[in-house]
Amino acid sequence: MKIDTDPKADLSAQIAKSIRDAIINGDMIVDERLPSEAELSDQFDVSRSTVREALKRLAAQSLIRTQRGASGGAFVRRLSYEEAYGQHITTSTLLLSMNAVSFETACEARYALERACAPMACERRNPDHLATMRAETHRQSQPGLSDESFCASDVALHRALVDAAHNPVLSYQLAGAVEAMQPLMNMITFTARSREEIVGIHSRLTDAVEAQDAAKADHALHALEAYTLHLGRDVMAARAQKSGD
Amino acid sequence: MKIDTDPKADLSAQIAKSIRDAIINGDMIVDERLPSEAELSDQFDVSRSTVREALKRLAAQSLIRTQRGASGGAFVRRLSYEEAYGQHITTSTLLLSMNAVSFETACEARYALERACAPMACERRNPDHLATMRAETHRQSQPGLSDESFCASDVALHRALVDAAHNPVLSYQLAGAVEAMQPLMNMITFTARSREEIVGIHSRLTDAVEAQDAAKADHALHALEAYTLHLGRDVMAARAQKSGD
DNA sequence: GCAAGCCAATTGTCCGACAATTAAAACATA
DNA sequence: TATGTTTTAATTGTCGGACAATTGGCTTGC
Repeated sequence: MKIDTDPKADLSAQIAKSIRDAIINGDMIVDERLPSEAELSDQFDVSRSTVREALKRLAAQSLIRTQRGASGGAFVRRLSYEEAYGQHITTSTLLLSMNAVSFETACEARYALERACAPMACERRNPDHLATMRAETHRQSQPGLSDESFCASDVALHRALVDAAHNPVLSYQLAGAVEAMQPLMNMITFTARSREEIVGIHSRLTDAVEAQDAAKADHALHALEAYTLHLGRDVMAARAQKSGD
Repeated sequence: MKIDTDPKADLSAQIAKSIRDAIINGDMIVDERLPSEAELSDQFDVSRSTVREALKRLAAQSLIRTQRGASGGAFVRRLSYEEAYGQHITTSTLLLSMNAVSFETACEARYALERACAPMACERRNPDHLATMRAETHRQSQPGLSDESFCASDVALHRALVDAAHNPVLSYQLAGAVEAMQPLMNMITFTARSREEIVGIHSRLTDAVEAQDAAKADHALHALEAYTLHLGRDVMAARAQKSGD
């Protein structure tokens, strides 16, 4: 087999790229078995260790799975939604935390995307989604809930809203924006007063979705964005002041 | 160092997870140097090969970079937008191609997300974005353009629209939806008539963005979605008929 | 002071060996 | 023959050692 890739990269990276391209191009289909490590060593003319390092790279990207024993080997793996979600969320979270994205930018993106889902969610929501949204709203009104649990419940509610749109592609893309904001949201201290405000907006949002009133849902999401931004700015201002001491 | 992870997984996977968690938790900051492979072998009590396989997994996820020579080693890597984009697009494309997502679903998600950007793009667009959109629209009206180039130009135009919103988080999330649709779009044969129609809508869209008329942009995107869906359905119907012969 | 060369640390690659796992083949038994 | 057991072969997982390649710092000579 040939490897006409960047010659300055490591051999294991070149080999991984070669196989990755074959999978992405569709030259190898799902569940197809790759040659054994020994055969790959021969084909690429490298040691088994190097082949193994290449295969581990592919495994890290969920492109292959390996199985031991006779008739074992490496197989092209079907990328499931669940795994893709997980990878997407991890990457998004790291991207935000490592690149100092402002609270405003993340917040704006999140709510813009949610508003994009809202009309579809209104149209297609079923009782399950509404029940989840109501249950999470109720949980958020419980006194004694930790800030972290409040945030987690918030994410669950918004996830229900997104899922109500019944579009897996949309859910997948949204997951990154919503979940990646959680670390930022966790920095906020939610007072009783602010929780009350948020719960109120969540109620209005759920009502709108139930009534299939897209305009009202859009309005509620705008209100939520404005209020979240307000809370976030207070926190950032306090942090800035503290660091300036 | 401890590894209290799933004991049924490979050692290299456990070690990779252990280090990955440390990076994600923020225990290791960007550009911090990991212990050398030899030290990691000692700490985790495994062979150097196993450590190397773990490190290759992390490198495949762009979490670390390695450097040879004295004062070399593995360093926590800052995840750049460019790399995250690339990973995101690859994953999104594979997710669509491996899971038989319908053209309708992908199309709906794409345009819903683009409509989410439109108001911000109208507000913040600058001459560069408008120029790109106009240039790509013009290119699309050139006779003799291949279907593939037409698609690529289409993506470029929509990318300019998204970038005009000046929100990198939004651009990042959108990239997955827009670019992942390209393989599906490439299956479409664009007739002179359909190109004319699309170019017309693109012109209206660009006009709307220039005039900062969000409602008009939204309308154009709705029209584009409806027309794309129409074209896609024809192709899918033809394919279904052909496979039924 | 400076340049050249040497040195040590570190990753990259290779090799050979053995353990663990697993499916299939061979075999034994009722 | 049917069935359960054992053996075998293929394959990945792990280990240890060896050497090459790279690279920054140190030493030495001038």
